[in-house]
Amino acid sequence: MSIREIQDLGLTRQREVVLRVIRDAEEHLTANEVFDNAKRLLPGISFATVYNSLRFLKEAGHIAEIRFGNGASLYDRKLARHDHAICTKCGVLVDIEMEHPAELVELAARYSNFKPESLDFTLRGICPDCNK
Amino acid sequence: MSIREIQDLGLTRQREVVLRVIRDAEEHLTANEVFDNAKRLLPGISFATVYNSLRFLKEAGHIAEIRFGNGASLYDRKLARHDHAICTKCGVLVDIEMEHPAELVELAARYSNFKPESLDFTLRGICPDCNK
DNA sequence: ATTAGATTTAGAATAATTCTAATTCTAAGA
DNA sequence: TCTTAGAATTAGAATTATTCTAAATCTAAT
Repeated sequence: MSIREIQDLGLTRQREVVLRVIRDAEEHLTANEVFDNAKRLLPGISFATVYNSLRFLKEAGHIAEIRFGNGASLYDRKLARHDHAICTKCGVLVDIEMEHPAELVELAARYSNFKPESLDFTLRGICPDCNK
Repeated sequence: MSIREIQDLGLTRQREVVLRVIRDAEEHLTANEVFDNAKRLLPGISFATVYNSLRFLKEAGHIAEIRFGNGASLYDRKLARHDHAICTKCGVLVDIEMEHPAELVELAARYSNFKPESLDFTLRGICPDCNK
């Protein structure tokens, strides 16, 4: 994940920085956190530009937006399609990387009559830490 | 779904009204829409009370909150656990009522190490209307 | 009737996100 | 290289969604 790799996407400097911040983050970030981190790399960047860039990168498929019950959207580098688990006790959000059972999308499409594009799920439960 | 049935839950008048509005709605409603409809049934009700009631009813398990990429939360009568499909073209949100493949929760729990409580998914795709 | 606790109310406050208008950048053509 | 049109950025205001606050009201149990 070199700078070069990001630059080759033909992004503006601001969008590069936003993408970099998200890719370098250990956790999922809010727009506000992205802004704070981006400002360190590119002090002049504005809040509106962060939002614009997040929208742009989302539409271009480089990142994903996730939303839950409370508060702000979280942004997720999008290395590959994946699902999420959220702890009902402490609220931590983690990624799940697994294949879906073969018939899942097919079933969902059949029941809804939608032409399916993607499917993602959220598991709610107790995280390993809270479960001790 | 008589008034009686709702009253027996031991709710305040305001909470009854909020629950009734959500149960009577054809579609998923935003808090704002719930407020508008509730005001017709109980003119003095305040916005804060609608939010308080939504939170209360959600915690009591009578309704569910759903959030997607843009804008406000939607509220969902909770007749039974169910999933959602959202149209990537027109944005319409519909319910999917189906059983999950048996191994889905189990797999997700195994991969995340969570103690599972519930799982719900969102199918993204093109709705029948947009697909014509 | 009294009272404690929960609920509601109105409106202010906060938080999240988008909009606006002016400015700057960029890439393509003259 | 100069010009220019369109896109992107900026600062800050505006909007939208939600929560908070403090006072008033209701409720159920003494």
